[in-house]
Amino acid sequence: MNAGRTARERARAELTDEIKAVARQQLATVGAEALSLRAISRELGMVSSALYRYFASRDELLTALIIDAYNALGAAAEDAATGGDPIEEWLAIYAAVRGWARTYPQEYALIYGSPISGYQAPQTTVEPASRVPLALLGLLQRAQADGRLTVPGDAPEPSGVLAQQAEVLRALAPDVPSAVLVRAVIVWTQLFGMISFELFGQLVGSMDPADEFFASSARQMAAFAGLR
Amino acid sequence: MNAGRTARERARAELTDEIKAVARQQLATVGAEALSLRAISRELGMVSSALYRYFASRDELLTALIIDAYNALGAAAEDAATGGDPIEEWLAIYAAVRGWARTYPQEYALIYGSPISGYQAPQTTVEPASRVPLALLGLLQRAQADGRLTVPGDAPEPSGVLAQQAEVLRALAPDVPSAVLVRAVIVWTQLFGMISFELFGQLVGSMDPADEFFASSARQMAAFAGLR
DNA sequence: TCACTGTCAAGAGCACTGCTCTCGGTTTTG
DNA sequence: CAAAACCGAGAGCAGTGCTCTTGACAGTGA
Repeated sequence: MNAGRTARERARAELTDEIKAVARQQLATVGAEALSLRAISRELGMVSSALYRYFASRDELLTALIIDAYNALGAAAEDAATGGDPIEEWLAIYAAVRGWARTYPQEYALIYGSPISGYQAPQTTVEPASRVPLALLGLLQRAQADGRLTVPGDAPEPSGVLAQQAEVLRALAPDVPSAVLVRAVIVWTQLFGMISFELFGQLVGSMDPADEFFASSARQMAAFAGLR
Repeated sequence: MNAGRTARERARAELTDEIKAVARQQLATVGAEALSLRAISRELGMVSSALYRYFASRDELLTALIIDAYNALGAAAEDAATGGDPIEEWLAIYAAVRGWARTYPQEYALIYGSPISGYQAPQTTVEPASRVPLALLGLLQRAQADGRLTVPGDAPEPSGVLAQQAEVLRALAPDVPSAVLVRAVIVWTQLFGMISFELFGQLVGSMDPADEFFASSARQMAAFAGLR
């Protein structure tokens, strides 16, 4: 993949990466809202207008950062899925996602916070965005194959529209029962709700610091999803 | 409360409300990020500098809007708690919170999205912010008194730091068991994670439209919290 | 080798922002 | 009635995203 033929192409790719690196660094310090193209260009020793040769607009730069963030988080979750005991693996994925979010809170806010106004995510973000839920679904699928997944006694069988929507997910985890697929979405929303609350300060006064609460939630949600 | 004595004080209170009203209206159209004091002052037919007599900074205006939003959402949740059957009441609170969020998505994003960079919530926001979780805790407390709350069989008893944190919540719901208090926080994070995912577009492709998924989640979370 | 073509950084400039300060005029207060 | 407090208007500063033009450079076919 390093076959950037001409020197110009290689220089362009390098500068593009450099811009993103500086942008990420600024992101971590001043936040997405205050990310300034002029400040980035200043840091790089170039003039602001030159930046537009690489990113057509501020939104396009942000989109690139969003995709990178989704991929970094997805990779962290996938690397944590080591294929050992399903419940341990589940806890490892949870810990990896939370760890990444706490290490890169501004990038987390970029992808799971309020959407940038006037900006809508292009289709190119949905594949990187689905890596974490896919890791969880894959784990459930493997657990099902190993007989480590049972439908919890109080899990209602979905019907109507909900059953149809669960069928869409079945394409990704063919052997997992519908009731568990719906619960997988529930625990997915709980995971990111919990992390968002922790990072955005909503837990202050109750469960902050959140380490033990997070660990307990992870275990209870594993059971809720049917892992045994 | 309409005892604004002097004419000046009454005019000031009125203009303050007018500014907030225009700001809310702008919020709904262009989003929090693009909220402009100059645009607000233009709309009001005054000069931008005059606005600073009422709000010392953009952040202070945003803080006022945040507090108003928390209170509006909290009031919606409290109004939904009609004191009938606990589970029906639970579902009503869930529906009220989601309904408010879908009606005022920008104001929801303001309070549950990424925090405005460089801005930290003053202490005055924590009381309005706690009205929704308090409504849920109050419901659990009443259900406990009516014998409609039982600790689910698989709910682990919290220990260590988690048990201490649960004790803090007990001040608000004295008779609710610790295991349920921890689960109340879990369902609280799930509720807002689910709403955020719906509003911020994370559910597109799986559970969108989310009506049935939301209803199913609300019921399952009621059971998870121990409501019978 | 040479001219052509596409790409690049630079600079000036536009319209906008939050915010500060000063200046008169009005209202409230002692 | 005079002093103090408050108010809106206006000018101005430093910053922003973005556009357009200009001149220099690299790569490529004749």
